[in-house]
Amino acid sequence: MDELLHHCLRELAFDGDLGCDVSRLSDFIKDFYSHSGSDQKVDDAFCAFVWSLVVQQPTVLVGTLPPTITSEVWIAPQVSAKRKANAKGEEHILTEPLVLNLLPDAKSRPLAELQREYGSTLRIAADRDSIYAAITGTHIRFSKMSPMVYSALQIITRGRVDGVTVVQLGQRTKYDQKTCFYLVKQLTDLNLVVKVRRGGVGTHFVIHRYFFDRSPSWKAIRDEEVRAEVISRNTDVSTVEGQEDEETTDVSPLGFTPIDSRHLSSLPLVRGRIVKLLKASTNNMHVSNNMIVILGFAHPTKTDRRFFHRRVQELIQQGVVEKVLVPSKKKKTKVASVLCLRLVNENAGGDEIVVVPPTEVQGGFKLNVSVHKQISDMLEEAGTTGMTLTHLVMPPPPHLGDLGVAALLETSGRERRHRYFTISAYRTLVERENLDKSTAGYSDVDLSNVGGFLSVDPGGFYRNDEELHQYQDSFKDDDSIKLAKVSKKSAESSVAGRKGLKQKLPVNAEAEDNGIDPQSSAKPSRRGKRKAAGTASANQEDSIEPRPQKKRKIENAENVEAEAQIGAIVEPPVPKKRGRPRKTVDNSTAPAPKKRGRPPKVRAKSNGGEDEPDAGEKSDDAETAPPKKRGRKSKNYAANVNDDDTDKARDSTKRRSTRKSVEGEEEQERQGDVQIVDEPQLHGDNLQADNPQKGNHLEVEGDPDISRSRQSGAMSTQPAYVDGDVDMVVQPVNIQTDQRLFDDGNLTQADSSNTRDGLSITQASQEPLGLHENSESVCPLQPRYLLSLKLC
DNA sequence: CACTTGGAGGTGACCAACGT
DNA sequence: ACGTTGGTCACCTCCAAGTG
Repeated sequence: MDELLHHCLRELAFDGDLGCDVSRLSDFIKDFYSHSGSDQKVDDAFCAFVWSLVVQQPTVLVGTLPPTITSEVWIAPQVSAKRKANAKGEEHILTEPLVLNLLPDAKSRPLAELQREYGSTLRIAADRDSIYAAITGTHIRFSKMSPMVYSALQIITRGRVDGVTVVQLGQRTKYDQKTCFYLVKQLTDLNLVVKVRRGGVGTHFVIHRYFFDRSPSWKAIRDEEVRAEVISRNTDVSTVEGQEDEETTDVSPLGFTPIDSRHLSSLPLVRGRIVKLLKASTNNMHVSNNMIVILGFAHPTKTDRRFFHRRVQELIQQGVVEKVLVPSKKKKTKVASVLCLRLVNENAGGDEIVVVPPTEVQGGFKLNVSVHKQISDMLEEAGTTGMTLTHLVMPPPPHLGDLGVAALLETSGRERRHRYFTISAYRTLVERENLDKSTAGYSDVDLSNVGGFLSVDPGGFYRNDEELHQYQDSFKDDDSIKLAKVSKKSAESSVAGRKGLKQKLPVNAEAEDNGIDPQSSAKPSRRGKRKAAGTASANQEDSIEPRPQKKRKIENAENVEAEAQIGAIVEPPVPKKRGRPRKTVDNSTAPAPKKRGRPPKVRAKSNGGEDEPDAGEKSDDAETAPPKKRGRKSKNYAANVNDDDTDKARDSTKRRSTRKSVEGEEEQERQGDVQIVDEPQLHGDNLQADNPQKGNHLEVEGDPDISRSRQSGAMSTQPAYVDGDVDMVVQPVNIQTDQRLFDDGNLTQADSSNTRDGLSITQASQEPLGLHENSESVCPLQPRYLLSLKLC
């Protein structure tokens, strides 16, 4: 009985200085017996008996709730509230905690009688000192334990094992969110509460340490966390081979105990389970879809899934796992690929696993069209839909890496705007401003090859007239279906006819591997497209000669090719976009959108505000004297017109760089989201023709004319940045989508009988060279870029 | 020292379309 | 039916610097 009494008193204290309804007492009693194992019958009579014992305790108060109180506990007024009240000359706000209106004779009256008389206002509470001792674990009055902090602690304690979110805390205390953050920080510093992340709105919740330490569920989470950490450490020193084996044998039931959203709060726990799952999976790889369920989360909500995804992203950033795309084994969905998670730094990626590159392949410059033109084309294609910057920005080839685009988000007052630099200029800026290079972003851009020349695969050029003629003749056949069939047959390497083209061009096998026929005019159905893509893929697999041994399926290339087939003749189809369509901006007709977010900051006229677009709206405010500002002075430059410009610029730059670092990470995350397991042949970095057997790169070194012209941009091996379309001598061309270049006669075959392995090109003397159809092997293009290929 | 405030940065709900 | 995706927006977290 003593234990029961003790339990009830403690629970009373946890309910705060305003106590609780008397009915809670029965809850306390039931809770006690539910954990004690006793089969005590808890009925009204027993509760009344316990009540009589509890109220006799000297620390227990019985009273009624003051009618002015609506909150669970007494909420200490903020200093600002007191100040405002003083400023208005109002009655000073109560700064002493409100207490119950005590009932002096309550201890001598039966519970039922009190309930009849006072109804729902009847409260039972512990006295202040015992409450303080119960929820802080001490009688010592911490300096940090201000009334506001104490109020917050009481609300958190009332939340028991579930705690409250920081947002809820703000709602219940009516304190500002920023103030709540501060209050929670104080409590965290005092080690009285634990702040835990979770998904959904209110991404943190706060639990009193008493419950966090004693709750079996939290204890289980911590235990698993510790185990995961231990395993992780052991793995780091490579001493767990036996353990891995042991886990591998435990594949099917992996022994994942059921988890819920709380478990997701623990990243080590999530990591431990994912690692365990991946280690037990073939090639340390597992389908990412619905992984949360496999890990023991039976019925995750959308929020849970999002939060789990966020956790996975964190693990990817930590380098624990990586995303890979694996072709689906299902026959019906042959083209589709499956997104998987795979352990990083594991060597178990067997050859039988075919991993495809991500849908987003970096690099996509057309080497024969100016950047401006390409951007213009892409925007034109986008039409009224427009494009986001993410889709617009593409990294240049390595030798032009310094001309890549560095984007920053800067703010000027309330305006947020992007500012763009070249990579080289950005680095100069970072250098000049002494910014932290590790966080400024773009530090990973490789500029080692800047100033050099584009390396072009010699295999991409024709060797003789016959090859060129064969290639040109191939365009006469515009029956896509027939071509697809031929292509397929060719892939089977047993058919005459067009297969001859392939056989006659063994040295161009790599060029051929993209196996696309550019002249298909009939627009196939969706299935047709897929089929065509599939056949192209078959072609490609068979014809890859110089590539690594691993079997690989490049889905991206298939798409590129299939869609390029269509794009050659018909108007490029606008790819169906996923996601919500972008809001069309039509200022002339669209009504003014409802303003969201924080209302505009009101600035005094004396502050300048030369660039305030809504100055008119401020007129009313300007009439009234601006209240004396508290807090840090605004960094608004308009208000500091006398400041040194350079200081402002520096400050601005620093802020921009801070922001940039984050943007850079985001971009990195976006672009590097899916790892390419096998070296993708579509990437620009793979353009180096460093096959020793094939000879030198198609580079011009030491030629003063070329070097000079490169500087001037008139003609060079950096054609992506040169405007002239056909006046270049060396001009990698995407022939599959534009034949006019041939018609113009500028692209003829090279006299390559003796130059193929050692092409030496000069500006004036060298005969123009033609490229094979596989522009991808020379100029990797993303599908969307191929679709928009239009040479002017 | 306790609290407030401005501001930068971060997150996730929502939406709509599409894929499976 | 349910999951995925990308854009948008509101809300949230956190820090630094100020006031009293």
